[in-house]
Formats: sequence, C-alpha cells, structure tokens
Amino acid sequence: MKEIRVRFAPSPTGYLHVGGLRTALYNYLYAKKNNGKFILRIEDTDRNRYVEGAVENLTAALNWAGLDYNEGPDIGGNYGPYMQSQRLEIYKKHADELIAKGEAYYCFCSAERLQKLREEQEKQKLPQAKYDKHCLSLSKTEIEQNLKNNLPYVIRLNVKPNQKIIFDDIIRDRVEFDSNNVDDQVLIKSDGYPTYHLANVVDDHLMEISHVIRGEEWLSSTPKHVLLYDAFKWERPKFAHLPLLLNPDKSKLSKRQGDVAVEDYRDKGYLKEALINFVALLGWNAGDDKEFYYMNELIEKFSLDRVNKAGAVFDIQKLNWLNAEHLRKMHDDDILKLLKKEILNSQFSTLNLPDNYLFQIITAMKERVAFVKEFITTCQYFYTPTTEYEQKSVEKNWKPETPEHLRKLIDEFKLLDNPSKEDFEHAFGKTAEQLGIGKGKLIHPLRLAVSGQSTGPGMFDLLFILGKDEVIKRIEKAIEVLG
RNA sequence: GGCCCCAUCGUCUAAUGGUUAGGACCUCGCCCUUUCACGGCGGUAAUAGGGGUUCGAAUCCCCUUGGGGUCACCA
Repeated sequence: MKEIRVRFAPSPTGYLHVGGLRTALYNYLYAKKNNGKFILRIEDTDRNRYVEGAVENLTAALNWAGLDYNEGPDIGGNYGPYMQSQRLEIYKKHADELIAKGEAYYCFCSAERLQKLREEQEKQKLPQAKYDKHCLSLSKTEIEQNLKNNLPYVIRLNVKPNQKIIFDDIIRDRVEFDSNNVDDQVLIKSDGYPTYHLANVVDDHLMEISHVIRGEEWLSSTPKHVLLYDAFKWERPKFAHLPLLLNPDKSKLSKRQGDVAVEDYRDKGYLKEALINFVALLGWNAGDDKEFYYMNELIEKFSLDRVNKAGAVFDIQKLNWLNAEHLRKMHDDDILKLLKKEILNSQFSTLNLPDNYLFQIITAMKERVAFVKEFITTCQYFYTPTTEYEQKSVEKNWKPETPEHLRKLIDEFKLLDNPSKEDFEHAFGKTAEQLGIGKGKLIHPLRLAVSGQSTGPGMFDLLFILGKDEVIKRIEKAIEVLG
C-alpha cells in the first residue's frame, strides 16, 4: 500500500486561524492514525502579502498545539524546499511543459484590457465573467516577438469547453462541474510567481501527497486542479473538503466576530488540550457520546468518513466548558507549572510562594475555576491580605455582635498549636456552641473577615491553608475595618 | 447573479428504512453542601416546507425555501 502523506499548506498571513488549526489537526490525525506523514508547506506565492515573522508564528502555534510535522520549512525533508517561494523554477518548468502540450498558453493581455472585458461582460449580463481566450489565437511568431520585446505576460490554463469535470470527494462523494464554467485560470503571474492553483498541484504531486484534506472554500476551484492533474497525466490525490467553521451568524468564521487566531486563545489562557479537543469535535465525532478526548484518543478514533458535511458554529461556551474539564483532570504538577507562569505575569510576580502552598491552592480551587489564571483572580486572598470586603456580604453577614463573636473565635484559635484542618473545625464548633449560636451565624462572617468574599473553598481548608497566625491577623484587621 | 456545497433542539452532534428522535454545551428546577463550585436527578427545546418511493422515511428521490462557499496576475 502506498504511504499516506498529507499536508497542511497555509499561506503565511501572520497567525494561525482556528479554522486552519482544525484543518491541520484533521491532517495530523489522519496521518498518525494511518502511520503516514504530516507535512507543512508554506504557500507564500503572493509577494504582496509578505508578512514579517509569519512563518515563525505559524510553526510556533503548531508546536504549541502539539501538531508536529514530519517535514517542513524549518526541519527539512526529502521533498523540499517547503516554501513555495523557493520552488519557482519548478513551477516554470511545469508551466512550460503544459504550453508544449497545448494545455496552457501565454497571455499578454494588459490589466486594462482585462478590466474592460470584465465590464463589458457585466454589461451584457453574462452569468459569469471569464477570460475570452484572446491570446490563445496568437501565432507562434507573435508570441516569440512579444517575448523578445519583453512584454509582460502570464501563463493561462487552456480549459476545453463542453466537458464534464467529475471528481470524488471523501466527504461529499461525487462532485460534478461543467468546464464551460471554469475560467482560463492564470498559472504563472507576470512576476514569475505561480498562482496557488498551479503550485499546489505541482507540489502535491512532487511531494507525493496521497490525500488533500482542506477547507470547503477550495471545493469550487478543485476542477481547475483536477484539470491540471489530467493535463500532466498525473494520478489525482484523494480529496476531502472539510466543512467550514462558522460565526454565530453562520458566515465563515472571521476576525470581525471574535478571536480567530490560535495565539489569541492561547494568550487568553485556553489549554491546548481543550482547544484541540473542541476543534476536533467541530465537524467530526466517533459515533458515540464521548466528548472528552486527549490527542492520543483522537488519533485512535479519527476517520475521514465520519466527518460531517455541514458547517459548524464555533461555540465559545462549549470551549469554555471543555477547558474547565481538561483543567480539572490535569495533574496538579502540570497545573503548578502553568500557575507559576501566570503568577509571573500577574501583580504577584515577586511573591515567590513555595510549591507546597501553591499545591494547596490548586487542590482547594480546582473544582471552582475554568482557567489557570483564575487560580489567582478568583482567590487573591491567598496571595495578599484582604483589604476590601464584599459589600453585599457585609450587609448580610456583618452584624453588631459579630466582632464580639469573632474575638471569642480568635481566643480559641490562639490556643491551638500548629492546627490541622480538623483542629480549626473543632475550635470553631466549640466557639459556636459556647456562644450559643448556630454555626452559620459564625461561618459567614469568618469567611468574610478572612477572604473578603462570600464564596470560596471549604471554610476549614481556607483557614488551614492560610495558617493560624495569618487567620488571626486577618480577623483582627476585619474587626478594625468593619467595626 | 452563474456555478458548487449544505440543511436534526439556540449551539455541537447521534440515530446510515422500523427508536417514546439519544447525548453534550447553554438554560431552568430539585438534591448534595450552613459559601461558591463540583457532582447527582429532572425539565424546556429539533428532523425547514411540499411532493413522491415504501407496509413503514430524519434516513432514498424530486421540487421549493433557507444558509454558506466561490467566481483575481489572494491563498
């Protein structure tokens, strides 16, 4: 059996689009599942779109997500180079070959003529603007003369009329086009660079790509590619056109309606495990009810014939849920590493808290957060003494007799020696009993005094983590401030 | 507008001729818990419409409607 070789072929726009991430992921999963190769190729054939550092951003994002490729611009491989801008001679040579075969031709038409042509066709209400094959009828000597005079030219695909163009798609089955609707696509631009259509076909063939797995936006230009494979007499790869990722309004996922770069999600604190899991489920499922996946499970379960046909709305709420799920199931050691990074980027960067203390925060808060940074933001009282007290809780829980009650509690706590969680609990229970009040009357003011908040981890976990001295200090402070 | 693709709860989806149309997110209610979460239980909510084919259609066919993609010397 032929080796499975798939590729992710983005243009270097400066960032990795989440739709691109999904496409890359499906390619990756398919390769891994079938012991194949996953290749990164950069489609940088548009000189006007050159973006500084774009390739580095792309590879960094792919690496972050864990989508390792077997061949690519930065790591090489046997089918390089993997930057299309470095393969110009290859495309030229193949374009010449097509010209020799009559499958392509030189076109010297100016932009002005093309513009005029388009306007005229529009005026005539023609269903579709198309090049009129004007230059196809140029004589050999005319062409040579033009070339000798250094007239700018492009090379166009010579599409024969009245042909059915049929190809099979793994996801959409059989798709059929009429060649009358296919324009004589430019293959080589006047700057000598190829267009996407030529470059991707030539490269996919030369790189022995077995499956072209890409977004549905390419479906309508696939006839051009098929025509090229046929013109070269090359075997066509298998095609799989993935459904699009959609905005909430069902249009193609775009920048205007929210974050679209995987870097954005990374920077917002989404776990790569969650993003991968989420994006994998946008257009694919294993046929069961499982929703929580790690990468290795995705590899094991993935198949192209269970990919959906219809577009999928990118639902941030479900992503958030998955992020929380992945965070909860993550090992504390791994959370610790991430948390330390977050602390370094926070107002507490100079704190230098011991691992042991951070582990306790993680344990206490794990069920209560969805993002790593929330181990800081939702419980700042673990990092700095409380100075502000939630107004609503003060009104509800801070009664005139509260300071007296808390003073009694301080006295009890003072008697404790290196107290455990249970010691705190006993002392607390004893105090409530001696005061002749319900525990609820005491527990809410205590939480307020110690954390400034009305919500948080279990009361005695909180006391234990903070420690006796700190707890007493904070209660005294609260009595002083709230009176 | 031409061409192409698509159509199950608000969203992601399962059910590939026979199910009370299932699950998840969201949302609501209850339980657990003297906080908040987690967790558990339950509720609301879908086969776009119309024709066929069939004993039987979410599922196959046709039409309509709706949505999307694409029509560059961008990818």
